[in-house]
Amino acid sequence: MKITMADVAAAAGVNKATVSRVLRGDARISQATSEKVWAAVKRLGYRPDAVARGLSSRINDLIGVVFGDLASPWTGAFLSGLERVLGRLGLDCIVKEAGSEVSRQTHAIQRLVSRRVDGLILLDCKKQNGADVPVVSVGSYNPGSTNVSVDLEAAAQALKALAAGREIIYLGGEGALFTGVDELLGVEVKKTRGTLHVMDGMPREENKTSSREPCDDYVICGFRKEALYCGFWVLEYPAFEMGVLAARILVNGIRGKGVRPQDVFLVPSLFSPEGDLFIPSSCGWKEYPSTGPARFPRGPRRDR
Amino acid sequence: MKITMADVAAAAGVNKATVSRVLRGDARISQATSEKVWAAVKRLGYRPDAVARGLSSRINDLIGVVFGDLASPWTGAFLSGLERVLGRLGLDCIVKEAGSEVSRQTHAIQRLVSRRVDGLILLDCKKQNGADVPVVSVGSYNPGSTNVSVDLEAAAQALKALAAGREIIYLGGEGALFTGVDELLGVEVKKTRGTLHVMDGMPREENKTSSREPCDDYVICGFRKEALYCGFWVLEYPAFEMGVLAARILVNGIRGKGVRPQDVFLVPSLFSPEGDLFIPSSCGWKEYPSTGPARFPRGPRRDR
DNA sequence: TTGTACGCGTTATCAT
DNA sequence: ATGATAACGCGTACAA
Repeated sequence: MKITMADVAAAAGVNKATVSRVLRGDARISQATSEKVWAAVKRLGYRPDAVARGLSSRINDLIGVVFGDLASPWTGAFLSGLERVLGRLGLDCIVKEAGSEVSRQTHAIQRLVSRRVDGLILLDCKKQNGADVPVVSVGSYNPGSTNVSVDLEAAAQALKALAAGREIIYLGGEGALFTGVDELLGVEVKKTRGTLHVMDGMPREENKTSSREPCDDYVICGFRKEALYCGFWVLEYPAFEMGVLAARILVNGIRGKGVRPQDVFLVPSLFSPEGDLFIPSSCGWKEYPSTGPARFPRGPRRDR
Repeated sequence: MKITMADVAAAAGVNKATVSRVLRGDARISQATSEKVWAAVKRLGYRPDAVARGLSSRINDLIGVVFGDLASPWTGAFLSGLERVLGRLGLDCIVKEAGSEVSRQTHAIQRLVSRRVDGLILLDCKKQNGADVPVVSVGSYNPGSTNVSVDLEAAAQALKALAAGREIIYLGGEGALFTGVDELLGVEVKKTRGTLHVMDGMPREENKTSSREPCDDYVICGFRKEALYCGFWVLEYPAFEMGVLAARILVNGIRGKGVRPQDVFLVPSLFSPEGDLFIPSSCGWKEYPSTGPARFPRGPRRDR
């Protein structure tokens, strides 16, 4: 049998409404009754029912997160950032995967709305007009809602600085993280001293056998953690930070009704094979020493 | 203004209860009224309220998923598998991160229970006694609940077969996926032809400079997708499958009250640098050819 | 086959 | 400062 507020009220000898007020921290309540109520709550082991509270108050402390594709390696980091913020604020999030079809996305969103979520975070999803809750979009841009995205221009800048005049070849595959950065890259090619390969997503078949020139350097787009074995440079996807920011912005939109925060762009970091952060000292190109030997094996050694 | 069942009932000229029955697909309802109701539903754009439904029916079609650490690279794959199953069955899931402290885990679980989740999936979390909902544990073993885990013995078998007599060195670091496999590994060492390095989790500082012998081979524990650049062998963590299984088992526990499914062990796959699945033809060791050249660059070439 | 009426557990709006 | 009571939106015995 479940303990309800009515039980607590009876045990404390007060009214249901009073119990509710005490629990919600209403200011105008006497010290005496407050203690009585809390004692009863503890004694009976009462747990408030979030569903009933939601039905009555229209506040569910719940947001919906709709992923186009859940299975990407940065999902966890994103959700971790999200939860870091939501946890502090006493919000929960319900996670859905909707694929790339708009019809499924619509379905997922409507489902969440029927759960009375207070807000929505959309990752690589088309925004729907119907939902009258605050929306923050991540990844694909949705005009009309606040957007959190990666600063591709900054990424391109960093890569160009690293290339320091070398030709840059961008190899984008399935699940690429920095889609669109290639268009910002190819402009100013000097083609000296070889090339810099930027590898983003699953390598395509035709790239697997791509011949390389001497003095090559490689950049992987992804996470430092996972790429450490390779001995490559890493252009890190700021997933955790995106989660934090998306949550913060959404909560602002929920609490402060009406305000529509600005779009936000996050700058990804570029790490050397040694794990050092690469900070271009100027905006333009500069000479940067070619990668030294990595401290960790890059692959099976077959020589000798 | 929100459209409720009462509005639909009025528009269709029937009773609220009738609308409810039509929506729930009650068999004993006349064709005529059913069509009337559906017409009204469509015309008014009525959306059922999941919160009210939950309060009334005690069924929320909602489960809670508690992660010890969300930020691991396989979180996304796991959730994807989970959602694949839950989506079909019309269930939603709410995701929480609880860290490693039991107090926080308890807090997260109680919060979910107060939301009236129909079941709980715990990843690397201690199970609580209080929750009287079905529980499936993943990762760390919880006696008293159904557990989904990786078959470490199968993993060890595969690695030993691959080693084919070579010494196996297990380098486990932060975020290791196959914790405990090393104890199943070190037994039968022949130490011929060099060593096989198994790298699991973030490389520790002391391992980064570990000297290697010729004829080495490397196995990374993680995901094929992310490890493709390295040219290493990959012992793939079956995260997606774990999600699918955890969901299936939990739903069984929810639907068929009382049944407690067996614990389940999932066999991880071992892939060659070329992306081929490695299937040891016998249980014991056998000679296996050393890795051929990978089709994708393993790291910056600094020679020549 | 359909309507009536109450319950679910809480918050909000009146009173007092 | 507190009590009584009506919402909140839906499911469901029970009645018809």
